[in-house]
Amino acid sequence: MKLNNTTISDIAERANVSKSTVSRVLNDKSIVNQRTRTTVLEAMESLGYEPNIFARSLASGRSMTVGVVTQKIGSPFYDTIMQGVIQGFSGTGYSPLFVDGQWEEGTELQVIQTVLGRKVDGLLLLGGDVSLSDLDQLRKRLPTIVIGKELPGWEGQCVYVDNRAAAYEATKHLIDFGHRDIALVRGIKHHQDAIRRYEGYADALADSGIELDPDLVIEGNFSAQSGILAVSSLLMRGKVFTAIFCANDMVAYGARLALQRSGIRVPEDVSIIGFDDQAESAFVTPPLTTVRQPGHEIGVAAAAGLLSLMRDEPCELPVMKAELQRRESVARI
Amino acid sequence: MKLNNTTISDIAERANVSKSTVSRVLNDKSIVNQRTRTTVLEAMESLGYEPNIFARSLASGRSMTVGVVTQKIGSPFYDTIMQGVIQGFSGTGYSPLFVDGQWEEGTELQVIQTVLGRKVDGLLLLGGDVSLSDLDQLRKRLPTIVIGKELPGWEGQCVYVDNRAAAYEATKHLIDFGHRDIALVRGIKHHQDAIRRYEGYADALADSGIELDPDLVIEGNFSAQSGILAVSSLLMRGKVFTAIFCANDMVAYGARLALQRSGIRVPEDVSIIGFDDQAESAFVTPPLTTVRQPGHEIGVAAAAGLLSLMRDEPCELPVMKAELQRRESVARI
DNA sequence: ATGAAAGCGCTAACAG
DNA sequence: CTGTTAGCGCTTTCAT
Repeated sequence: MKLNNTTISDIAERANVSKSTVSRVLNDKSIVNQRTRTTVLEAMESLGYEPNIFARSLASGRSMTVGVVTQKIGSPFYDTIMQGVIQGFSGTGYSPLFVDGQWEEGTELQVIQTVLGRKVDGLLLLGGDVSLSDLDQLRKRLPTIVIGKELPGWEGQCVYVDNRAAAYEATKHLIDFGHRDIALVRGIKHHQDAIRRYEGYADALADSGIELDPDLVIEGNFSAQSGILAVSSLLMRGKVFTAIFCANDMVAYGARLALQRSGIRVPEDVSIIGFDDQAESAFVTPPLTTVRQPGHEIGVAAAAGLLSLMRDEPCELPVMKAELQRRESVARI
Repeated sequence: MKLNNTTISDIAERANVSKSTVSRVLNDKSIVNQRTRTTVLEAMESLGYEPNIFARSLASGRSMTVGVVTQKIGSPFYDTIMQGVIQGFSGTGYSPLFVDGQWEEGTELQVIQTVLGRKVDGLLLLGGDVSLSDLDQLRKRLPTIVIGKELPGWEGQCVYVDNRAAAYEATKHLIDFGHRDIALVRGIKHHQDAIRRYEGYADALADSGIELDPDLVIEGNFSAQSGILAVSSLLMRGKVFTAIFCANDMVAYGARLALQRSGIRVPEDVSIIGFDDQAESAFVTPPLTTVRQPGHEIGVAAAAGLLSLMRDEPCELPVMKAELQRRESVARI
């Protein structure tokens, strides 16, 4: 823990070389005599040299920083993604600069402008509602990768979970267990994930020859409250259902609470499936069957992809698969 | 969304003034003729000028960035703190640079060094195990505030929750409801919060004339797993207890699950209290009585405090109070 | 393989 | 109130 004012000149003087040479060993790439390199390295060591990132960035035009713009919709899924991103950049020389669109002032685009003002070398966008055309503009300006959205024309440069397949699998699981009257608590109406999950649900029903009852599909907003509301609505309208597929785990918690408050047992009377596999879900009663999204891998992959892009290499991000975690909140009927 | 290469010189030329004048209107502080100021502003506007943060930092020696070093022990409490921090800095001109000690390579001190290398103007340390002497060194070098730890000599410059009082209140609540055999699942042994909560528990018992039974105090590690283990241990040893005060909500979930798996009902047979008030806790069955820590306020306060310090103003951070959220996981006996 | 020199874009005395 | 003059610490041609 020591103060640090030593500059490249100090170590140049100490090592009896020019600043340029010091710079060269600093940046590795160009060839330096093994002898002088060692001398320089020693000088840096003994002087406790630490490069000034600003001088470096100003001179080189690169900041070694990437902007990560999040919306943090409150999903623990996003937290795992961020951890993956952090890990993905760790040791690469690039530092992620996180900006939360939710808390910063102004619109998402303004937030991005701010990040751009920080002269980031690349951009990682988590979710968000930036228009495709703006995204296309952005991409022209600097390496950009979008997480959590499927974007036309961005194949390989956006990474997301195959929500449709995951929802299909979940619904199929319910059907396999004998359920036919399966309610769906959707996420926010125009949210891409919500739509894909709806499609998976609908497809699974169709493939099993079960007619989709629109009254069994309730719109929600990913909150526990919306799970409670959905169940109330279902109950109030006297709809028959033996299972509920929820937009996420929080919704499932709400739904379960509402059910139990009405004397309906889970899973004896009604089975429940969530989405996200939050840490708690394995420990609630009954443990919640849910879909685990590979947030961490997504974060790591996105970071790696951006790294490639910044090196002008191609980037082929795959579509990620989510996995059903079968637990006790689903019973045979 | 436009490319941005305009520099201070461009706008100086365009406005027929010197770079200095442009710099002056940029930095407000010094007085500029209203006329010229407007001209300059217009020039900036029309050219879409955006200052180069690196040039600015290099020249001024200030980075307008503060380092936020977290340990992210997985507690949602820390997430709310971070949001508070983000909000606290939003609109101040300072950007928080988050670094997660858990994921970065190297020890916590190395992580801090890295942050220092980014020439941050201030430091916000969340939790962590940096020694007091290192912290004192750090503080000499740049404005520093510690969140979540009570540090001797740092009065007003560290902000934390009065865990002892909170634990006292929780335990007292249990006692008021008739409980006398109250188990405690502690947090990690030397963790300051765990110690303070233990003290609060012990004091509450003592004040009510209840003898503390050491066998009822189990060491855990803040995980659901440790809640399960604790209950197993208690049960296996045939200890009598009617309530459990848990290190946090995750532990409470684990404890509850273990209890229920042994046919013990919550709260009819055993009452449970957690700590943290995670979002889920209001929606599990039964809703968990727990302690809400004001994470958001802590984050905002810490940011404000650091801002003061960076302006060379004194900073008087208060001790924060946590609040018991009474829900159905506690029953009268 | 190494050095000299010219900036990167901005701030900060210092004059005037 | 405004212009001039030096740098901040590093990268990067261009020579050598």
